[in-house]
Order: sequence, then C-alpha cells, then structure tokens
Amino acid sequence: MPSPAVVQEIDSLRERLDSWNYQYYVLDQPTVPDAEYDRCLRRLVELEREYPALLRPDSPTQRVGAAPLERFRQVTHEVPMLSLDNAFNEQDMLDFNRRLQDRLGDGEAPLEFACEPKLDGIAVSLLYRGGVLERAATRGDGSTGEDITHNVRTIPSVPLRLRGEGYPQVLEVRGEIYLPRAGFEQINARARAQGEKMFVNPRNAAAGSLRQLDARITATRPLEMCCYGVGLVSGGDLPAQHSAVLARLQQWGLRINAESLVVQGIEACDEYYQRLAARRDALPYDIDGIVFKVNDLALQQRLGFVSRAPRWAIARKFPAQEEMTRLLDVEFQVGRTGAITPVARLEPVFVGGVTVSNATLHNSDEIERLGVRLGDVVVVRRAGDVIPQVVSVVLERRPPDARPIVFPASCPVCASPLERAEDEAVVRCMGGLVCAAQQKAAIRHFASRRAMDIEGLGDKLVEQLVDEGLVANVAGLYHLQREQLLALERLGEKSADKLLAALERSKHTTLPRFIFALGIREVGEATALALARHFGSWEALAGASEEQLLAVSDVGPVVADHLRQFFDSPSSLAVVAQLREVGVSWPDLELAGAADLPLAGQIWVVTGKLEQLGRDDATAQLQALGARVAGSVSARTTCVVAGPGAGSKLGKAVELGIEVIDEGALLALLARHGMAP
DNA sequence: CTACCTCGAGCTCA
DNA sequence: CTCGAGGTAG
Repeated sequence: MPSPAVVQEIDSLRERLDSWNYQYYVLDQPTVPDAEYDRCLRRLVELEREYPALLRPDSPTQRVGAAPLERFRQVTHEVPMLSLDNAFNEQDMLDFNRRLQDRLGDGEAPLEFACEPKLDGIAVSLLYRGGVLERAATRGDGSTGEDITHNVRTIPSVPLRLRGEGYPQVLEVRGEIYLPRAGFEQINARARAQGEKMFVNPRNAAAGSLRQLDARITATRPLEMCCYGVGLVSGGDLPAQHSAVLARLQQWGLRINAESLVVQGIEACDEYYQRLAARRDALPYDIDGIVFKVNDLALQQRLGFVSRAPRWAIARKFPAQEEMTRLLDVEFQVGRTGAITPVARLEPVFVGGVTVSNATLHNSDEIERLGVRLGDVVVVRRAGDVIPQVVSVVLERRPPDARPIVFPASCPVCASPLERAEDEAVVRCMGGLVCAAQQKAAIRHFASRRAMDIEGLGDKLVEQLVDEGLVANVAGLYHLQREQLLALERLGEKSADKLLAALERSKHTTLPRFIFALGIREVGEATALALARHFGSWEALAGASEEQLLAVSDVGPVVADHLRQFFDSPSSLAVVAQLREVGVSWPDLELAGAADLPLAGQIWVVTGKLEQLGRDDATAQLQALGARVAGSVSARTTCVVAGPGAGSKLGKAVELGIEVIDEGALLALLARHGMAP
C-alpha cells in the first residue's frame, strides 16, 4: 500500500513534468535543463513501477509507445473534417472577400480575419473527454479516418490531459502533425548512419511515422502538433471568435501557431501573406500556404458550407515550385477508352518535395502549344499534391539534335487506326477490345475494389495474363485454370488458389457493381447505381430506349449514347453473356416504386435566389424525389422553380408555357413528399 | 503523381 | 531478402 507521501511525490512529479512540457512545447520557453527533466521522469518511472496501482494513462511516462497494434481501427468523425478552398493569387482573395460581403449583406466594412500559416503535415483530430486524451484520428476521407491514438500519445506537444479548467466535457481539437525541418534532418542523419532508407521530405516522414503499427518507432520521431480549430464540442462553451478559441486551446495546453494573427480587411491579409512568404524559408517547418478564416464564429455560421469546404475560410497557396530538367522521351499510353495520352519521361528532378520523372502532356494540342522536342530542356512545375506539369521549353538550351515528337499514326499497341472526334482534343485507338492495352485496362477496372473486387489481381498479373494470351477479356478470367496460373512467373500454389477463390467469390455480385465493372464510357460508380436503381434488372437496362435512359437522373444525351452503343455492340453483349454463363449473378433490385420517386422522369430547373432552401439543397431534394435537375430551360422541362432575381430562364419558361412555381410552392411540394424543410 | 507502411508469398542461399 | 498487392496521405 503506497504511503500518502509517495502519492504526493508522484502527483508532484507529474505536475512538474507536465508543466515543463507545456513551457517547452507549447510556449516554446524551456525552463529547466534537460538533465533535471530526465531525472524527474526517471524517478516517476521508478515509483510507478513500484506502485503499479498508481499508474495513469495520462501520466507523462505513458508516451514511450505501447506494444504494436494488430491493425488500424476505423473511426467516424462526428463532425466531418472538411478541406479548404484554395486561392492562388490576390484576385482569388478579392473574389473570396466579395463573396463573403455579398453573402453577409452587412455592407462594405472590412471583415476581421484570423491568419496563420498552413503547415505541411497530416491533419488529425484529437478527442478529449473530461480533459483526457481519448482518441486521435487521421482525417481520412473527411468522415472516417484511422485511429492513431497509440502513435499520437508519443508526441510531446500533445497533452495527454488538458491543463487548467473550463474546458468542455467533450472537446475535439483539430490540427496538423508535422515534422520540423530540424527533426527531419535528424532522423535522416540517423537513417544514413545506420544505412537505412531516408525520407524524401518532412511531410512524408511525418505521414510514415504516424502509420506505424508500433508506436515505439513513432516515439523516436520528433513530431509536433499544432492546433488550428475544434470539431465536436459538448458540455461547455467556447469563445465567440476563432482567435479567442485558439488562445483558450493554448491555455489548456495545446500548441498553436506562433505566427497566428488577427487582421482587419482583405488588404491586410495580403500584407500578412507577403510578409510570411518572405520569411518562409527561415521558418523551422515547411508550410504550403496561408489560411485565412473569418474570425467571428457567428458570421462563420451564417456563411455555412459549400459541399466539402467552409465558405468562411480559404487557403492561399504559395506559387508552385519550378525546376528545369531534360525531356528524355515521350511514351504514348493507351487508356481504357482507347484515349492516347503522351507521357513525358523526364530526367528525374527534385521539385516541390518529390522526385518527378513522369508528367502527362495531355494530348497533341498540348505538345504543339509547348513546341517541345525530344531532348529539350523543359520547366517542370509542381505544387503540393498537384500533378506535375511541363510548363515551357527553354529554347536557348535546345540541343542541336533535338528531334520533333511524332504523334503515332496508328495505335502504338495494336496498330489499329486512330480517330479524333469532333471538338475533342483526345485521339482514340479504334481497336476496342482487340487492343491489348484496352484489354488490360478493362480487366484492371473490372477487378478493382469498387467493381468486382477481385483480390490478388493486380496490375502486374493482368499484364502477364494478357501478354501470355491467357485472357483477352473479362469473361476469360473465369476460365483460368490452376495449371495455367502456376506456369506464370512468381506465382505459386498459394497465390493461384487465392486468386481462384477470389474469382469464385466475385461471381456473387450486385447489379450496380456489375454495371460499373463493365467500364462503359462515362458510367462511373454513381451513374451505375442510378441505372441499377432505375431499371432494377439487367434486362430492363439493356432493353431501354434512348428516351428511357434519359429519364434516369444524371443521365444526359452523352451517357445515354454511350450506353446504347454498348448495348448495340454484339461483342460487348457476348462478353456479358459469357460472364453470366460462367455464373456471374446478382439479385435484381427492388424497383423504386412511383411512391418512392414521385418526380421520376421529370426535368426541373431552379433559377433565381431561394431564400430558405438555397439552390444546392433544393437541387438535392428534387433529385432525391427522382427529378433530374437541369441547368437550362427547354421544351422538355417539366417545371421551373423561380426565386427573386430570376432572369432569362424564367422568361424562356413563360415563353414555352412551362409551369413555374415559387419557393413556397416548392417547400409545400417537398413537405407533401416527406422531405425535411 | 509520388511516397510511405504492411502483409503475404516466393526466391535464394546457407 | 525482394516483389507485388493493397492501403494511406497530400
């Protein structure tokens, strides 16, 4: 039984260590020598070992890294983690400001903005319950991420317990986990010394560190966390301004960015941007832009969101980084639809934090526009997650032997003729399913997770199967024999059996998956689902007329045409027949009855300003009732919803004698069909 | 588009 | 030990 003196000593040690941690990591003011800190930590470890009953999960000793995990658990963000709209120049910023003032309608007085650098790291969410760190998660797709609590616990600037008081019972803090440049140098120096693989940039090093199953490895990486906002908050109140919320977070022991500043008006935002851009290289961490947020939370609430980003914030990105390199070769790739894409093979060059060796040249127009030749020195641009681009040619450095790039006259894979559709920039191989490149792409797509989900059928295997002549179309997959597979390189008994089992499993599928898997042009996951729901069975879909196809929401003339082409092609239908023959099957869908989709087949147009619903919501709700919402009025339009400020569309509707209703009538109609206002 | 982690399997060599 | 596949991140 520990004596009260021991309990008191443990408490006192923890308090001191927490406080020093706070001073050091959150306030950036070291207060005690490292030796003193270490001495106290060792003493605490010793006492906790002696009295395990006194061990707490939020003790400063509990950061070293727990035993390895089996796998990452999925977590759901109750408040989704959104992304930010981007601005690339001062004009974008002025547009942003204009949108804010128009929407708020409070006049032209300068708005107050909270500014801070956008750290280049990994976005995470920390959940504190009763002030104790309960869970840390990655952003993931915004609604679900991965549980990385075990790794985040090892980061010294993340408090395991909030300091002080007054924090809400449940507080979700959001921020960026990143590796300061010095830390990056340090772990790379260590890796070099031990002959291990080095990281290419701090962001990837941070991401890699957080993806460790073994937190003991994470603990050796000097990661930091910087907070920039909150998510879920309950059982307590926060201040009414963003900047004040951040200040409060800092009091509670969370690190916030030292450069954070509140300014008045959009011009001051530009000054802040210019000032920080000038200091960018001198900062101890990488940043890829500046974030500006409307500081007043009440205004934020009035502004709301557009699909996946708040209207009240914007990230102004720094100009993309550019480097020069040499164009070694141009390869012409053939895609799933036969589209021929020229891809530049470049002398590898380090730009924007990664080594770029490939860049798409899009099409022949682009090659012409650039006037680029093989062997040319070119400028390559890359910004953050943006796909690298060939920007221009350095003509002064053109070698005398630079050769023009010849666009192939026939398909580089199957030699079939090429065709360029009217008003399209892309050139396509007309070989269709006889083209090995298109066969491979079709099979890859068919096997992919969102389609038939055939595990173990990766790119390399598809390559082998087609090259060996074992499979020429997706139906051929189901005729593969075990012996044929075993004859392939690097494919043993286990892999073969696994693949065969996966193929067998994939035979039981669903109609939307199957439609999507066929790879019909312009028919993605969403369209496939809409088609399946609308027709309910393959037969109904395959037999549908152009007009019937057009009645499906999201299906326009282009998609309808591609669908008809597929159903009119004997070879395509033959593949489908073969698939069904080998046992690919799915349950037919319950047809969405007239009661479920009262507006099915109707075409609506929304124009003018909708005061209560907003155009986006109105569109979504109409679509949910089965209507197709079009952008312009035509003779086929069923009904027009017109709000104040409606212009030519309203005029056209009246001209054509189409029914016009106002927002009130729309709300009544939605209410009649059980839609929430 | 690039980079990173993890896993299982296959290959290689002792 | 190396490779391929499958997943993540920005």
